[in-house]
Amino acid sequence: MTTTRPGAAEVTDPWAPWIDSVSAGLVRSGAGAAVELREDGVRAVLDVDGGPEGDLAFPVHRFAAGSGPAAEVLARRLAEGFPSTPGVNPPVARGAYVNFTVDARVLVKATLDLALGRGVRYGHGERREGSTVVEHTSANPTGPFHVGRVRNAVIGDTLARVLRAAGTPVTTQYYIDDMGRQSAMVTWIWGKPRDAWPEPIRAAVEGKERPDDKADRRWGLPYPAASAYLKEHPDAAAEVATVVRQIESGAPPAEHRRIGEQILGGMLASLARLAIGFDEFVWESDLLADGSVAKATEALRRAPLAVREENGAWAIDARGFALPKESTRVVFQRGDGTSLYVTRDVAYHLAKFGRFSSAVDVLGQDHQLHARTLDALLAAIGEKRRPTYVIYQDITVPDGGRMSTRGGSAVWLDDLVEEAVERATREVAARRPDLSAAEAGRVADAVATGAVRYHIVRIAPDKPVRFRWEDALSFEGRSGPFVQYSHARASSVLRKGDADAPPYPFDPERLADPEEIALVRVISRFPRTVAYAARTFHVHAVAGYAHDLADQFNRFYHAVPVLRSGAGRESRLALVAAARQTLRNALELLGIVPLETM
RNA sequence: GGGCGCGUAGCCUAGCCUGGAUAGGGCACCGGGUUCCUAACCCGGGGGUCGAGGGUUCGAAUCCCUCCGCGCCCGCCA
Repeated sequence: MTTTRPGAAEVTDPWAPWIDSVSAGLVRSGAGAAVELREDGVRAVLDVDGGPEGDLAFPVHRFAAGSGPAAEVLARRLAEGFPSTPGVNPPVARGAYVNFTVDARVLVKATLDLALGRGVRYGHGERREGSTVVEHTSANPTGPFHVGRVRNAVIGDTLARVLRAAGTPVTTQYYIDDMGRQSAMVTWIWGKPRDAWPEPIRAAVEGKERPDDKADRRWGLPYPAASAYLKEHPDAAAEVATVVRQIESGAPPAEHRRIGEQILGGMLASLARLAIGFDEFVWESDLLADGSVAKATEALRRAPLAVREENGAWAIDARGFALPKESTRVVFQRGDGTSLYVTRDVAYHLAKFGRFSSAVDVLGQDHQLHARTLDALLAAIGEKRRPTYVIYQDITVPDGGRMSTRGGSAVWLDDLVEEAVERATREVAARRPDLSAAEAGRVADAVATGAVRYHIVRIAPDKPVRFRWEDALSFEGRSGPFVQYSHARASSVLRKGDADAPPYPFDPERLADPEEIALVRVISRFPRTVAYAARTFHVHAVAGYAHDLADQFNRFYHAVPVLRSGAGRESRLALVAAARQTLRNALELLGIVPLETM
């Protein structure tokens, strides 16, 4: 039996009380069977997804020393001795398992009460202590996003949404690397009048400029050609090196920041189409200007493991850290006294830890070693905290190669979105000739961007992805539009049922069809799924859940009439409302527009 | 050479953290479904040595070891 104490935790997961009562019941039943079960041990093996036979399953093997007859006997005795528990049907032993089912009416009531009662907060957890800064994207401001880089943004933005839902206040940050050779290169070329550009660079740009270019495209256009040119021309490379030195000395060319801001503005406009934005922007050069880098460097020099090299450079003796054998020393200050990327990153992370209790960095796999180097330097100065890294693998181009701006093999985000919008526009025109042009455009846009976001987030970050147009542009099956479609259907039913707003009275007795119960079960899984995604950072689990929910809603929709269902109509409308709410909340976590119609 | 990650049907993928009952989905393919709440949908079907081998265990896709294949990284670059 579950009692609610004053000040007890708010129930956010409909399963929590049953997990409590089944665990407690098993402990009592075990005592009767002369088997000592401890509640934490029971909880550890209790399978909440239930397996094939029920809602909760308890495998007894480890308590019966194996899977022989003894296990079956124990399962039977545990089932027989299980105390009568409100809302839980008497358990059934099957082989070495004790299977529990929750009373369907109780499940329906608890789930719909929670989903409808909490509304937009269904699936969200209680406020937690602490705060988190999620750094993601952080692409150099040198030109448009390609699809590979967008994986970072989609994972990071979704993660921020999921962590917030789970109860942790989150601040998102975009770290702008304006101190590297790459951004210096952009300033170098645009610092020259056009007729002073080296011929190959001018030729590469000529004819490609369009009057309506976004800033990132316009200012980034010469970048690949400039990059190639500099490899062959040491004199020009020396000019870029001069710009780098100016930046590092704290006196960049006057137009440096302005160019960076222009390009970044264009890049951010692309992300905004996918509902990706940032709370804060941190310019690397500001860390130099405000003394943060000097302070970090000073701390590193005082570290016990700090060593001075012959030419005056400073390094940390890193033999004790788990870095590659060659990296016995990590240099953090050059012989000329200037700082390095990793040093500035130390300064940045000290700033993060000064304001937030934890930090998450979303990084491409090519930054894996950098992450460990950063950890080593933080350890060297006695900082106990570390960022948590979410590492994702590359998105490669159709022929398998790496997506590269400079190599010209990139698939641009803007092109992908544009293509998706065109395709969605055709679909909408074919399916919904009744919509106004404005409405059709809104739907097409939401479908297109939903497809793009879902396509990227649905895959575990660990998996390398080979980009294929036909996959990215799919609106069917495991896709964003599939989920959006279920939401639109549910919305349509509620609209026609004149049930677009609460209250939603229902009678659990009337929701007894197998497809109705199955739908309730999937709805009830949502809070657990969000908590799991937040704990493990597996944001793709939310995408998988959204598909499962939409899938089951569609099955229900086909099997059970709602509007013409007589006495059960009101209860079914409540179920549809709960499903829609959950679909909506899941879509919001994924940054996908929950369309009312499509 | 070393480090990290990945390998699940023709293709894509979930499950791996925390071992548990016939390995879930999607695409494609085959066969059905719309006078009825949106067919971007639903129902049915075929298709699997979970890269290979060994180990641990009552039990391994899951944990450990070896090997193979693929990607990335191994700068006083960022």
